[in-house]
Amino acid sequence: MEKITAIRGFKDILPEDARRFWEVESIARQVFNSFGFQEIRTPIMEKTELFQRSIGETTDIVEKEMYTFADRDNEFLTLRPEATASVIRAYIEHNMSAAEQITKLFTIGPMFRRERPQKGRFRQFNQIDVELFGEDKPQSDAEIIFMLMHFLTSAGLKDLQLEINSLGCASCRPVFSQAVINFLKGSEKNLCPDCQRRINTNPLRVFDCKVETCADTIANAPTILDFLCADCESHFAQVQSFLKDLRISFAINPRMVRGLDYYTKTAFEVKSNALGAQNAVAGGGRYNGLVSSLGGPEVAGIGFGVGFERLIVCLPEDGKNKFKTDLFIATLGEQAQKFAFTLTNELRRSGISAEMDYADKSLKSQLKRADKLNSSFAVIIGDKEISEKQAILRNMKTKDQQTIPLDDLLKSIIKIIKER
RNA sequence: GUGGGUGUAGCUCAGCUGGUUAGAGUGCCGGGUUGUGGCCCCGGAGGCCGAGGGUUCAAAUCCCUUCACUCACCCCA
Repeated sequence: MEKITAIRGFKDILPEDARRFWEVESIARQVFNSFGFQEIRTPIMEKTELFQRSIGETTDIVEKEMYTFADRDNEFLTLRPEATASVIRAYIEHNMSAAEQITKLFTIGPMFRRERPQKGRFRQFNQIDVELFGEDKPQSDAEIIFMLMHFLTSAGLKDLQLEINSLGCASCRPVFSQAVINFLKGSEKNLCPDCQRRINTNPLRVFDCKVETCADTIANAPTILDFLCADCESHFAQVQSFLKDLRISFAINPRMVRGLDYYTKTAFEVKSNALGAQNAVAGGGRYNGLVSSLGGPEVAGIGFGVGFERLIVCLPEDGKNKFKTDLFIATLGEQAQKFAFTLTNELRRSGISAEMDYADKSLKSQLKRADKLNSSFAVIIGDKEISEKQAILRNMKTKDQQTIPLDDLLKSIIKIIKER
């Protein structure tokens, strides 16, 4: 029989990691709540058009990375490659802008992109995504970056590098783009084939190219910061000033270009050395024209996404907590096992994690299993104890043992464990 | 989609230029203690050597094909 394996790029999250996911998620909820963000859950599938319109027709994500297929009525559906579009769709659909001036949302869940898998990149991956609508002040940019950094450090990440940039707006970015195109046109022959193509499709991407000749060529190119309009320039300066007030250290990376078309003004990325080539744990930016371009009102927006799997990789090893059991009930003999079966389940009903064995194993092997389950206590009941109407409670760490009458065994155990 | 690396026990890996019953560590099960875990000692189970084909008296080892995993590129969290 041939083994059936998981789909390429789709990973099982095994218990040890699932536990870390759960822990990071609860930290996220707690941090975001304290900044006034509330959770929203949107479907993992949307109409294909939503992503085409938001992410941009010519981006790699839309051109070749989406899981898109025709539904039975021939409507095209897509497994979401990112969360922002869905959250905005929900924001517009439920008319949230009418209910309040400022809306703060976050969502956690799986995203799908059909890329070739590598370290830190999967076809199904989880993101923590935050969006803030209705606020264009630079304070909100600084605040959301502050929240991101606070969350990441709370989760246990160290040695993070924050990079920020401004991508300009609809009035100043085109001027800059044209300037880059003009600059590159002069030295096209020094560029790799990819970059020669990019001059026409997405010239700013050349800044990202790792080919040496391209990097050398682009090194002397003008940067966006020389072209910002008065409004964008002042906004960016204030963002920096507020970040300093919040004592957040950052580097300005004038060459940072983000892959989604919708960003305006502030863009940012958080990198970690613990990762491989895909070293960004989180990235985000402002997207002031996006909501209206999707049919909503003219509201500003800013947000970020955190790669969950990447975050987990950055976590220090000792951050993992082992699974623990409160007590293991070891039995010898039929009477004892029958008694223990009821006891075990009653303990569980009281919220105590209890385990026992049904396989008539030796006491030694039962205690061995208690040890492996990281059990704090063991109860030993043999038919002898049943006839004497008492049981042995063993502290697995100190090896102390005490006998307890069977009559109030349940109560005694609950008391001892809960008082511990 | 393109390129490099790797596929041998549950896991991590050894197996030199082909040579007979394919190994280690760890984990698992059992015993040493006829009712007491971790340490130690002893024993055991567990492999169509990724799959298919070829060369050969003989293939885990050499050749071809294919698949998977992995890292990197494009791009992104």
